[in-house]
Amino acid sequence: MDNRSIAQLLADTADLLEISAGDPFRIRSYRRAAEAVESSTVQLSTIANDPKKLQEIPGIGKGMAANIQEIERAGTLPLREELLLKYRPTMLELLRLPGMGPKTVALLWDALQVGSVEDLEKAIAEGRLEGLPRFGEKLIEKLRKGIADYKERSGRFLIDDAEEAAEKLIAYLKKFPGIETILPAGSLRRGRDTVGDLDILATGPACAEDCVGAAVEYVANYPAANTLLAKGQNKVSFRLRSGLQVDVRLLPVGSYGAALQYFTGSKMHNVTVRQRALKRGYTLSEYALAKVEDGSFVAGATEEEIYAALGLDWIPPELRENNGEIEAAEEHRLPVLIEEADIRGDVHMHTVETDGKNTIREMAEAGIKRGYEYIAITDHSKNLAMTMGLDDKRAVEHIRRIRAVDEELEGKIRVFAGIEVDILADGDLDLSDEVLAQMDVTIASVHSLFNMPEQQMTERMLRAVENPHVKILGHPTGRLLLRREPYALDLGAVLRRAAELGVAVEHNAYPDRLDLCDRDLRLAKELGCRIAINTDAHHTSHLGKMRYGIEQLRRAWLRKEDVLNTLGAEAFLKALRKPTQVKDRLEWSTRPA
DNA sequence: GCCGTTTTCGGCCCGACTGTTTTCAGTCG
Repeated sequence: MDNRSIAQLLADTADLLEISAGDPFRIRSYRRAAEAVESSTVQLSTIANDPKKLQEIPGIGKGMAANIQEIERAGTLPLREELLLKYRPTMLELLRLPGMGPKTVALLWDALQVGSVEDLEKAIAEGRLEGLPRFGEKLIEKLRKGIADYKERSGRFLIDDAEEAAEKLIAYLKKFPGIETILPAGSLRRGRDTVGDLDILATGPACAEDCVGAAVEYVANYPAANTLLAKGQNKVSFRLRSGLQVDVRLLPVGSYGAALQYFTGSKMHNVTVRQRALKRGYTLSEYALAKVEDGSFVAGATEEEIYAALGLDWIPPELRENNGEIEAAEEHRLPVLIEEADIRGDVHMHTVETDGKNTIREMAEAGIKRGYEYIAITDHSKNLAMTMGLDDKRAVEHIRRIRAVDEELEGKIRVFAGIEVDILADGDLDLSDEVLAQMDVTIASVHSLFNMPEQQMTERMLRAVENPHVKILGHPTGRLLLRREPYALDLGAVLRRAAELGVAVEHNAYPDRLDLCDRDLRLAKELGCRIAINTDAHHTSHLGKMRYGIEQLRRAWLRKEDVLNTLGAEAFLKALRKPTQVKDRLEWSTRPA
């Protein structure tokens, strides 16, 4: 079993233990173990028969090593099964609703036998929650709204989960002799932040019409497939254990480009391209571009030849949304989009000093390995008590340690001293000006009171942006994909002011965050904002998660020169806002009482 | 359940906010 699945089982067990009011420290152990497994670079299944090696991983002890061995052997662990006799697996979904914690889930189960989102919805509709302890009008309304949001987003998957699934499947397909080219299509290829299902297109001699049957059988026997949904002439559909639906299509070499074009979409892009084809006397299908009059073949093996036959430059998949890309392709003015390789530094990350998992030195070495010219260490400030955030004194000591590592590395990489300072309720920062003045990179972020009314949140952000020490506004929308909607915020007003003052705006690229969606990024560019893309790494492995964020930038038509950290180290520092006093700083009109 | 250890058990990131209470439990970051 892969690490992620093992981690999931451990995390589920922790949740179930919590519902059953188990020992909080034991629960934490399961959580820690799940995190450790997930972030381990070693494939645990390869060392599962060696308890000593398992226990070398911090957070895995004797008992947890035995659990992992049992998971490898039986596919689950006894404690989880035992708990599931008492509770139901659907109760884990209930925990994902805002306002729902383990105690409430347990209460609902004990009092009303409510054990799933559907049960809860019904119970609310029937008014059965009223009278339960702690269930007042507001909580019930919060849950009602939470259920609506939940239903909207369930069934979608984070892009990196989908991609991980795609990579594994592709590795499996490659083993079949005669399958040569395999690409994911659909929203994954277009770089959408979430995907509904996975489309995989494969081609090669083994996919020729007269012999594709054997390859179809091979795909249908994919070991990770949980339920087979359909098996046709050249298409296989199945669902993975995660619930993700996968469609695999096996296509003859001559049709591959047409199929790739067709299944990549988007729908609106394809409609427009096909209309264009018709105007030119062609018809475009998933099999080929052909002449209308006699159906004779024009193009189909590659996307390039299809677009070329229609008088268009090849269009990067991220742009295929019918947003002017077809006109631009016709006039040879498609932008040269930013690429991952253009990024020369990551300037938002955490260390063991607060809630990161690695030291300054380890983060720096990971940065070197990735080929970065610079990084910035930006741990949390004191208001994030849970992370042991830094107060003034510790922040200064931390700067000293960062500078020491910077020197030790002798120019192999520059390590900038920074902070992710917390924006308090009134828009002030929770560290002193004297300390902030010593930082190379100050990122200001909101971490609390996400449910502020729009005007108040907007003023709070504006005040933070106007603080002369702030150089980057961190994760400005607070969006957590599939978990939390953005704040109520007049983003345009904040971005406009940031642009005026030279404050850069962060696009937080970590895959479950992707803080700014492509529309936000377009807005930022229009308003003249400078953008910094960061992973907000809490672990060395997170530094590698830049790509998904880059795809969002590409979807917003951004080029290299639109992004600040494509600059070299010195130029990057120089380009940051200088701490000058701000005139006509915002007067707070809705400051909270 | 893990860790560190003065090797055998005690400690394990904390504080604010919410909605319900009428002094606090539960959730969240």
